[in-house]
Amino acid sequence: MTGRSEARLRSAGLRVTRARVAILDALAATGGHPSADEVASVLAAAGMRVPRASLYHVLGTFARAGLLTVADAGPGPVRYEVAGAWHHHLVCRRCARIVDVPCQSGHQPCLEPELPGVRVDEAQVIYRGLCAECASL
Amino acid sequence: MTGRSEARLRSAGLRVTRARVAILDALAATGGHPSADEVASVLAAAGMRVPRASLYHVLGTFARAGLLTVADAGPGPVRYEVAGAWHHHLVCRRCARIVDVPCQSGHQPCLEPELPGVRVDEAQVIYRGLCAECASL
DNA sequence: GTGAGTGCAAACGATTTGCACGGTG
DNA sequence: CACCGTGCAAATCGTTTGCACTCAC
Repeated sequence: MTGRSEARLRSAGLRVTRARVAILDALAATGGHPSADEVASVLAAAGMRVPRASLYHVLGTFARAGLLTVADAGPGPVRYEVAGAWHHHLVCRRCARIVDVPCQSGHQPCLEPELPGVRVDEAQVIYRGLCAECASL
Repeated sequence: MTGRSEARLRSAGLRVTRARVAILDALAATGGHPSADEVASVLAAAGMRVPRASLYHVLGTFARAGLLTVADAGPGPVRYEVAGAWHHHLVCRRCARIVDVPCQSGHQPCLEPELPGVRVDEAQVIYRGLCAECASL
């Protein structure tokens, strides 16, 4: 697993350091949409002591390198997720969970605004409602 | 103009106070998507000294009462706008301006996720790209 | 060896909270 | 006159910055 993270760092043109590998592993381990704090918790649970500043710095580097994307879905801390297929997010009103919503049009805007003159690079949809679990209660 | 704000407060079932009227007027005066700071600036320019805490408290009250909506479109301070027709937002990459994008389906979700079991109340789209002005440069 | 990356501490901006006072209904 | 809303101060939360040290290359 560590080898995989190393490879990802190398192919992104980034130096391989212990902190980066650990953070990348932690991100992969959560799988969801962790906040910086939650990543820190995972690291701490794994016995890795990573100061906040380093964490933020690395997360910023990863985002710039395209290894992860920031998912700012409303109030609260910014959330991160490992880069993958372009998708949207459903924010659950009850449990505040963020659920990935697939988007068939890929990174291309799946929706064009009827507004003349503007140039749209991407369209990010945030659905608000109830996730499958909370909806079935 | 003050009369109008008073009426809006009354019809929302809120008490009419100087601070609330001033803040509602300031919001209407900006017309765009001001942050709390910008609202404070407008108030200060009008000679109204409103402490930050009161401003946040009133903005929160307004949001709860449905008089305004919060437009959290990315990093930076939260932005507010007077409640009106449901619409989406285009965030300009160059000038960081937020442009309203009309939505023909009203408050109803204009887009349904192909995800079984979830219940969607609303779909908010954030377009990223260039506004008409920056696109024409 | 050299420069990028890390780690620590401390600053920072935006927002929230607790409590006494004042104004609205 | 009762209570909600205001205003002030201070705390909190998430994030950023400056600088010395270390490590990957």
